[in-house]
Amino acid sequence: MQYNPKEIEKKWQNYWNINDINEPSNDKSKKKKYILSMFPYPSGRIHMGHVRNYSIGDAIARHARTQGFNVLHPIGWDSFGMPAENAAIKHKLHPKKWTYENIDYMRGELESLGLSFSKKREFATSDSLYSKFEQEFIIKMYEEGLLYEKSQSVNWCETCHTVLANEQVVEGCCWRCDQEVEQRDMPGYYIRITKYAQELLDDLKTLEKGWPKQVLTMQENWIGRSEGLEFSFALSEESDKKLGQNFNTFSVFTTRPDTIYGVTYAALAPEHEIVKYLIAHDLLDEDKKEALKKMQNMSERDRGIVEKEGIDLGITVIHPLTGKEIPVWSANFVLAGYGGGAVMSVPAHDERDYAFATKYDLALKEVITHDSSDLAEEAFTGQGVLINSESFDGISNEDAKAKIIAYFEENALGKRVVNYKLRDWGISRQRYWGAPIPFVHCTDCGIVPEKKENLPITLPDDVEITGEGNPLDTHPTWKKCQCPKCGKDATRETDTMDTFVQSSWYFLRYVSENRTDVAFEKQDVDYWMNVDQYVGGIEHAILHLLYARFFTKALRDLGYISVDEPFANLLTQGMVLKDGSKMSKSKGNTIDPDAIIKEFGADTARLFILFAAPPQKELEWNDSAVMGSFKFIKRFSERAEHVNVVDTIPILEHSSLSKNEQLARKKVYEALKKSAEVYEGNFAFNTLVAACMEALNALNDQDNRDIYTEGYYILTNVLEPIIPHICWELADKFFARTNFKKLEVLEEVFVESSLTLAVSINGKRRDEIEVARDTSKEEILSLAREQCAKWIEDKQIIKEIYVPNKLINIVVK
RNA sequence: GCGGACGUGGUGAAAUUGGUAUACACGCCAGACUUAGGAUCUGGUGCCUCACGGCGUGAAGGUUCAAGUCCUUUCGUCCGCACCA
Repeated sequence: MQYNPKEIEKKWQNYWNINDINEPSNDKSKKKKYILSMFPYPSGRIHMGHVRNYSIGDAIARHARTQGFNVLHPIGWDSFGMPAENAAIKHKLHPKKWTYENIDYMRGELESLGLSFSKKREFATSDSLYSKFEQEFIIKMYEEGLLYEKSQSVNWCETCHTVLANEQVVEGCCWRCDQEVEQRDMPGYYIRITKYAQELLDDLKTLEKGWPKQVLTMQENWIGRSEGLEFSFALSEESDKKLGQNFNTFSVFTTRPDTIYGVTYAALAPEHEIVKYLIAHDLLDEDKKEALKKMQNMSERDRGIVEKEGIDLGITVIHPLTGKEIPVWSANFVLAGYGGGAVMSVPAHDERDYAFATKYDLALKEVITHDSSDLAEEAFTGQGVLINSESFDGISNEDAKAKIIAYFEENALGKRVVNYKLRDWGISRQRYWGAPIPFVHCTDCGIVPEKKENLPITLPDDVEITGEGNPLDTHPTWKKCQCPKCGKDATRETDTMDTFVQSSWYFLRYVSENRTDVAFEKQDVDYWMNVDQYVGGIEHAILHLLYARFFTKALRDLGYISVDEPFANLLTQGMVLKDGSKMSKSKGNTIDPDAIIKEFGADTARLFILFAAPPQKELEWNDSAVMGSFKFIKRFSERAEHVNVVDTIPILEHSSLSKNEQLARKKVYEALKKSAEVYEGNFAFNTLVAACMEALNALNDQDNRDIYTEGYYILTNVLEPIIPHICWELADKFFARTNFKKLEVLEEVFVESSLTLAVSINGKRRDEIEVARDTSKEEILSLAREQCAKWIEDKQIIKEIYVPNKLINIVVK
């Protein structure tokens, strides 16, 4: 059969569409599979990363369908976000128009790949209906204390008048206008993800089987749990007076309570309230104030690069155990947002404190024995026994940790605490193209959530995007409203939500079809969740996947669903490379999927992408290998001329077949067997395709039409998830598609009448022997000795090993 | 610095998990055929050697009858986090 991809691909795509082939059934008694590839941002055109992502997901979904599962395999659009605003500035296009036109175009592109999405559930996160439910969740979170407003230091660009996310700050400057980014206290809404830190950490264990280890480790590190002692330093009497008795104490956190006797100073973050008080009340010299302000203005990232720096604050605290007076400094390496923004400093046993103390000539006090290192050179951070630590002397430092914490607790001086690096999730963005945050500011009532019947709060269309300021804030009327509580004139919140909020629950929206009254139906969630297989790029390892896990748990606790974890199994695909580096417009090394589809067809693109490398690995684009994939499909199509039209698999008497005929059947059934392994295991489609190629090669080395027919009956089934168009065409033409079902592996074809065994001498392969299947071990060994006499003569046989069906190893001396 | 992953032909990669290393492709070489095509078909292709044979999975050791696979050390590449006290 002449291979004409253009014709057959169009034909079958139409067929699938018209007949709703890919829509899931409502019959909830059926076993389900929820297969999801991460939804795309509608940037304009699909790229090879999309092709890979959706080819993998589609193969898994199609396979599940032929195995008889009720399959949900939806698609949608992550359609809020900054690129739409950038396009608006650049091309004078309204973000909405730009976004929805892109969606229409990209929908067509995905269709041309023959992806089996259930399209009836498609939506874009910028749809007002989607915002409505999201705003409901946000209000509910606020009511339950999971969302709050606070002022915090953020990255601010003065030229663009907006907050920037950390990843939008490039070398300390705004990624768009190059303005130097400053730190500024800004009010914003925060979601209390830290409340779930422990559960997010604990539940990683339940994902060990289904998620890549790498991702689990990254999340674990990101959550960053550490245990230690929290206690307070009391200010000395004199310092307390200096600070107007406004503080009395400040709290510090340490994971090294065993070194507490080695504390020689304390250090505060430049943003610490005490530092702010000292500046505000003119209790420091001008130059010190200037230096502190400079430290405050530096971004966290830059502080990591510059040298350690500090200011003596001229106040002292009392050591809680020794009662000695110790100085307090402010240091640029102390983080404001962690452990109370203050630390106890033990320069003898902490590298950072050591560097700081040597720079400013502060005292060192050794409290752990050590013989290897020299304190004149560096801090000693290893294990040892306590010294200079009063009653704790002589205890190993590991034991001392618990004992000292216990002492603090017994004497009400401090307590054991658990700290996390994870911080609350700031969701405010001073952007137009995002979901409005549904709160109202009332001069009397403060922050008030919008009434449910007024949702969704939608964006005004009549705005001009200039890149300066927030169009919602400058709009003449939009923010004017009445307070939902007291009815007085009030203003709307003009910040919009981080787009990660939308992607944190989109997989839940798919489970119910087009509901306008609720975001999703609980019983649909119960049936479809969890996602059985999630497919996406590793770049989302932390942010999206952590937020989505959190959101699922939060919605559970808010009573919407009863799911603990959203994604049971995760497959992280590798990048698509060209000439060894990531495809990008600036490098000029992109390959346009549309061009490939036009030239060779979608099946070729899909086959190449799944064959060239295992899905988890990086994939190097190779034009001639693409050609090779095309040739395989062409050959597969043309050699179908040897196939008979049947509506059931031919029955064959295996033992009466020739050797080549038997081999062909064996290869075909090996491919079928491999298929089951691949979809249940590591998704090594490359090896599955190789098995199919071997099967086709073996079929071609014989000319029995029945065996060809059987072979194609199976191969069009096995290859359907990968190259669906040609498989539907062939299966339709020859088998009335009766083969698109779970096929049984015929074990008899693997049983061979004779065995080929390798013969090794001292582990080195020397020869091979062919024996009948029922030959005894003794016979086999004697045959092996005979055949390899050359290697054995003059030597003594020490041992003979026979591994059934594999090899013989004769050990000689 | 900490954490993770990975090193196999000219290239992309396989190897039933300790049992014949390099399957399947790409590329290359030779030949056949021809409606000269991005054809198609046949054969060959790890390295050294005329050969017998030897050597080969980043390197060096080790365990084992047997190691790409397990252990130790080491080198290199990539990724993530990065002053979290």
